Parts: sequence; structure tokens; C-alpha cells
Amino acid sequence: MGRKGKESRKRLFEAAANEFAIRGFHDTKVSTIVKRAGLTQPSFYLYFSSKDAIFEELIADFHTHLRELITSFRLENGVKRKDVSKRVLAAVETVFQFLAANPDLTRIGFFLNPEAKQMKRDVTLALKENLEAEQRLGYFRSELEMETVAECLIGMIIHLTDLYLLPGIKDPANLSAEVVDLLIHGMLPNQSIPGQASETE
Amino acid sequence: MGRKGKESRKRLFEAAANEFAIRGFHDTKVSTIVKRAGLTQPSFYLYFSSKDAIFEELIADFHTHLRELITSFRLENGVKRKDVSKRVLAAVETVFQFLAANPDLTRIGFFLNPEAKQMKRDVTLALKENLEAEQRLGYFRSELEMETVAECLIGMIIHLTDLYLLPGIKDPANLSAEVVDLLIHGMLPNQSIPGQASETE
Amino acid sequence: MGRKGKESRKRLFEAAANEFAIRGFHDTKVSTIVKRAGLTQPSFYLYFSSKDAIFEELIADFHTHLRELITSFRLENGVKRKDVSKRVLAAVETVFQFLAANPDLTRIGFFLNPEAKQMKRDVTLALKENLEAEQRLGYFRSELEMETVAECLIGMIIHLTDLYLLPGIKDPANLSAEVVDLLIHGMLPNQSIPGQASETE
Amino acid sequence: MGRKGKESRKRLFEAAANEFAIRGFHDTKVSTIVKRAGLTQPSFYLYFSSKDAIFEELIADFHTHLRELITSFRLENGVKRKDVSKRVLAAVETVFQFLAANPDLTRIGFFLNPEAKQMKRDVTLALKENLEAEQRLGYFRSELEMETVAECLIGMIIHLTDLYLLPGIKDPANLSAEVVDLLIHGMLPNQSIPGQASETE
DNA sequence: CATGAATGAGTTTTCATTCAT
DNA sequence: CATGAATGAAAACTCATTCAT
Repeated sequence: MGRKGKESRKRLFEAAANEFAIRGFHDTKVSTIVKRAGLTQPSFYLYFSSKDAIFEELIADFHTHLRELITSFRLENGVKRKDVSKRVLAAVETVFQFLAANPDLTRIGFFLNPEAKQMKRDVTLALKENLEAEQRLGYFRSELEMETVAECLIGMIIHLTDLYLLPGIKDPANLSAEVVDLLIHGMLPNQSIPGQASETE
Repeated sequence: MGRKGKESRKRLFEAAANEFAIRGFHDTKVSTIVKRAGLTQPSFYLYFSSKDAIFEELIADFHTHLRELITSFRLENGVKRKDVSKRVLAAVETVFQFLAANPDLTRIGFFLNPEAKQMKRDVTLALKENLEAEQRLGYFRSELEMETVAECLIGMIIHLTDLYLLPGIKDPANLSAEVVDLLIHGMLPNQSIPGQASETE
Repeated sequence: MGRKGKESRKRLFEAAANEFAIRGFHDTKVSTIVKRAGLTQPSFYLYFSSKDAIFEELIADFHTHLRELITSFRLENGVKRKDVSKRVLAAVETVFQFLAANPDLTRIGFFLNPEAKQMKRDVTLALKENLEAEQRLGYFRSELEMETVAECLIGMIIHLTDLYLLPGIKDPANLSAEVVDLLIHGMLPNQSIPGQASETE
Repeated sequence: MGRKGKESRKRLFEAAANEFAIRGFHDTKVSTIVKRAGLTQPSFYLYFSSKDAIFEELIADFHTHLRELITSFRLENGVKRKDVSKRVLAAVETVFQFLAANPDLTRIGFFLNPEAKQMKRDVTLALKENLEAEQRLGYFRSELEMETVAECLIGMIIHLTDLYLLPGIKDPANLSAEVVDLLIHGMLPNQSIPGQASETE
């Protein structure tokens, strides 16, 4: 496949991503995708074997990138106690940034994908490992089941993404700050102040 | 509409709920619904004006019940500080119970409904008011933006419902305990222990 | 399926038979079939699950009837020597009559059916058994491999059907007389005259 | 057209022959043909003006060769009575050999060609003339309509080719022996024995 | 001599919905 | 209250064929 072909393929891919994101799988017509890519229907089948196939490729794309991102958070050694919040914050913000940078894929991967559950689990497990490592260092309460915590975090991220991030109402910095503050310190007052103090190594 | 008519309508309604929950809107066929209800296609249109109409009715049904539930949590006066956690816990558990009791509607209302956002906002706002009332009593950290907190809680609930509740992996009691513990006390260690102590008025 | 439905189905069946016979499988359009039956496309799928399905049903129909016919030739006991020719003649003529009476099915079953070979074998084997029975009575030369004879007969019938019968150039009586005369007596002259004499019991 | 061009053309021709033979006209795709020939679609149109054109060329090829063969059987003068069977046998065997040597073309020419009828007639007429010449010499029964005999012979050959020759179940020698024996002597017993004796001049 | 890229024209099939009874 | 029969409208996909290089 030469340069021109690659470009056509990409145009189709992007038009499809946007259409699927806006309209969902069934209400997206191949005819619309090709029109937006400046091509005719048969050309679509030159690059993708079916409407299902391009949809799955979009999902796989999202999945791959997101996993890469999560995996890249693996702990470096020697994180100091006082840095833990910062590190979690940085991670969550990075995720929000990634999602904001790929709104179409995000919508497809999170909200339109019937197999999203499996993908989310996948991401969750990667996250969980990071959290457990920090928990073993005593930075997090030992009673917490980190898998559930990871699920809760993912749940919040997904929901806030849907509500605030993708519509452009809030940005990654705000969202991550709020989520992480809540998650780290909880809702109760006062006693978290000495807690914050004790974060200092 | 006589008794027999009402029964037919109900059979259609329930068959539709289940089909939609399993297969989604587009992959659910009117022909399947009527088959499951032991009727023929024209009968369907005796009771519902269209496929869209029955779907919306299902959503409205879910929405109504869920709102009722949330609204019923309105604070009675004079909640004691030490009861706050318990009250939140009770509320969350009740929600999980409701969702578990209506799995088809839940799936439709939460995961298949393109207009779910509005509905979730609605529920969120009701929740937010409750939380703000308690926050004004000083039971929750004053810096917290209660709307976001409510959204986070909803996000967790939705996600855990999808992953654990509807598949029957965890039950309302477990899920609500985990969620509320995390939300109330956060992830950090130690300082939450005096915190819990100080909950006692 | 009520009366009206049955009639529609039959109209479709017959229109299809004729179209397939004239145009072959690929050049027959469902749209043409339904037009000829005075219906619209979706109605076709009310009665047949696909274009392939109706084609196969036509073949099966032909096959079934033809087999029945062949099987009905099973020898009654006590055929006299002098009747053998007559019986073969009658059988062949009946076959030609059947084919002439069902020209569309014949064309489909014999000339358009990719699985025709199997069907022909089937018919051949039924025929072979009849011939072998007569051979055991000494009415046919014992050196002859009756399966091949049956195949030859079938080959002639098929070919003559294509060339003379279906186009209406010759009729069953003529064709069967010619075929059977040739098959029974062969091409060589004279010596068949005492033979014919010896047929008399 | 240089050497390379000729080779490409030939590869296309042969790939097409095989595909058509296996799959029939409609289910053979130009894209498959070119793939098998190691070329791309536009190249196909360098050598053949259309899919129809190459198909017709294949048929013409078969036709030409077959006619040549049949024509070569023209009677030399002075065939002796006792040689007649042998000559017919030789002719039929030669035909079977030709068909066996060109299985793809045979399948196309005999079984896939909608215009095969005309071609078969053609061959039949050539055959008929030979037979009539021998009939006039008194070697065959004078009552026989030689055109029909020729058609019968062709019918048998075609059918046996389909069933036994192309699948490799029987070979030209066997097949021709069986066919000719049946055709010459018929099915009846006894009287053919003096007949065979009387063949000796 | 050959190809990468593209397309015109078509066809089967599906499904929500309605008519007539 | 219910059904047998029918349809309008569309959508995915295929394939022979050609343009531009």
C-alpha cells in the first residue's frame, strides 16, 4: 500500500471514528464514512474488510494506547511517602489528558464497545498492581482491597470523562485534582489534616 | 383496555426489557419481542406506538423509580455526626439493591440509553443536595465540591454495577461497604483512625 | 399459512422455476421473481429464506418426483421375455413424459444443478436394480455391466431431453422408441431379426 | 506482444480455465484469476477484453480442437465389415482420450457453456456423416436414424465423461469398450453371437 | 509490461410498520 | 383482541472494469 492508499485509509479511519463516536455503531453508515473521506463505497472495502472490522480496529487502537499508558506508570523505586499523592495525581491527569486528546476513540472504547468490560478489567488490573505496590510500602491503608479501589477510580474517571471532559466542561487538571483529593483523603473533615502532615517523610 | 389486554402489554414490556438488556436497542427485533410474548407483530402496535416508544417507556420507568428512591433519602433533621457514615452506607446499599432487583431496566437505563447522561445528572443533583446538607452541618470537608463528589459516587456505582452487581459477582452489602469506606475515609492510612474515633459525638 | 399465503408461495415458486430455467441461477434476480408473482421483495423472504433456498427446494422437488417415478418401475413378477422391450420402452417413455411435463424443473435439475451428479447417480442406481433383475432372468446379455448401461441410458435421455424434448422438436413417444430400439438391438444389422423372433416365448 | 507478454497471457488463460472448470462462470472472479497468474487486474485487460471474452475464447478453443478431432475420423475408403466395430471403438476412445487430456476445457465446453448445444450439434453432424456412410455400406441397420444414433452416442460420452472420466474413475479404454459394445450389439442376448460371427467378412 | 487506487452499477437481505380481516 | 399477509426504505457488500502512472 503506497502513500496515497495510506492516506485514504487514514481518512476513512478518522471519519469512521468520528461518526461512530457521534452516532453509535448502527446509525453510522458506511456511505457516510466514505463520503466524508472523499471516496466511494467500494474503496472502503479496499482498506477494511467490513464495517465491523473497522469498528474493532478502532477499539483495538484505543485499547492498545490506553494500556501502554497505564503500563508506563509502573513505579520507579524509591517513591517517597510525600510523593504518593503527587504520583497518583500525575497518573490520573495523564489519563484524562489522553482521553481528552482522543475523544472519538474514547467514546467508542468506553461507551460504545460491547466488549468494553473486558478492556476495562484489563486496564484495571494494570492499575491495581501499581496501587498494591504502594500499599505494600504502607502508603495506603492495608485494609483496602486494591482491585476494588482501582475499579472505583476507573468508574469515576469514565463517568467524569463522559460528563465533563468530553463535553469540554472541565479539563484534565481540574478533574484529576478533584478525583484524587477525594480518593486520597476521603470525605471526612479534620483528621485528614494531621494525615496530610504525616505524609511528609 | 381489559384484563387480557393488560396482560399482553405487560408480557411485551417484560420481553422487550430483557431483549434490550441482552442485545441492545438495534439488535433487538420487534419480531423477537412479540414471539417471546406469544403475540404477533400487529399486536405490538396495539400497545406501543413504536419500537422507540417502548424503549423510552422502559427508560422512563427506570428513571422514575430511581428518582423516587433517591428523593426518599432526603435528610431527616438531626442526624448525629456518628450516623453520617451509616446513613450514606444505607443509601448506597439501597441503590445497589434497587439496581440488582431490576437488572434489565438497569442495563437499559445505565448502559444503553443515549440520553442516560441527563438522567444521571438528575439523580446526581438529588444526591448532591443531600450531601451538601450534611456538609453544611460540618460532617464533610468543606473544601469538597459536592456535585463532583456526587458524580464520583455515581460513577463508582455505575461501574461496579456493570462489573460486579449485574453479573452476580458481588452483592449490594459488599459493594456498598467497600465504596462507602473508600469514599468516606480515603486511601491514606493512620489519620483515619483518629478520624473514625472522632466520629463519635 | 393460510390460503392466500399458499398461493403467493406457489406463484413465487413457479415464477422462480421459470426464471431459473431460462436464465440460470445467477442471472435470475429475486426482484424479477417477485415482480412476476405480483409481490414485493420482502414478501419473498416470507416464504423462502433465501435465493439459494428456493433454488434448492426446486431441485429437491424435481429429485423427489423423479426418484418416485423410477422407483415405481420396480418389476412385477413374471414378466415374459417378449414383454421386456415393451416394459423398457414404457419406462423410458414415462420418464420422457415426466420431463416434458416439467420442463422448468427438468432444466434446473439436470442442467443447472451443481449437485446434479449425485442426483443422477441416485436415479441411475434405482434404474440399475431394475435392469439387473431382468438380466438375472436371462433377458439381457450377461456380460453387460448394468450400472454402465443405466448410465448410458441416462446419458442419452438427458442429452435428448436437452436437444429435442425441451425445445419441443420431438415427443416422448418418438424419443423413447428410438432410444430403446437402439439400446435393445444395437446398431448391427440382420442378426437382430432372428433375435427378435426369439423374443417370442 | 513479446515473449513475456505471451507467457502472462498463457498463465491467465490456464488459471482461468481451471477456475471456470472448478467454480463455473459466475463464481470465478477476475481477481482470483489474476492472483493465480501472479498479475494484477489491469493486466488482465491487457490480454482479454473482458471476463466474457476469455470464457468464450476457452470455449472456442475446446470447440476447435474437438471438431478437428471428429473431422479426422472421416472414412477412408474400403473399410471392411469386420473392421467397423474397431473403427467406431477407436474413434470413441480417441474422443475420450482428448477429453481426459483437457479436463478443464471439457468441463467448460460441455457443462458450463450455455451455447454448448450448438457446439454439440456441430460435432454430432460430423459424426452422423461418418455413420451414415457406413450405414450405406450396409454395416449398420438401415432403419436407424443416424442423427439420433449420433446424439445418443454423444449423450453417453458426455455423461460418462462427467461421471467417470473427469473424476478419474474409469479410463478411456474401458469407457469406450463399454459404450461401443452396448451401442453395437445392444442389450439382448444370443442373437448377437451369430451376429458377431457374421461380422467376419 | 505492469500496478496502486478507485469506481459504477448492482443485488440480496433486513426490519419496523401497516392493511384488511 | 388478534392475526395473516404485505410493504417501503434502506444498508452492506461485491465485482468487473478503468484511470493515472
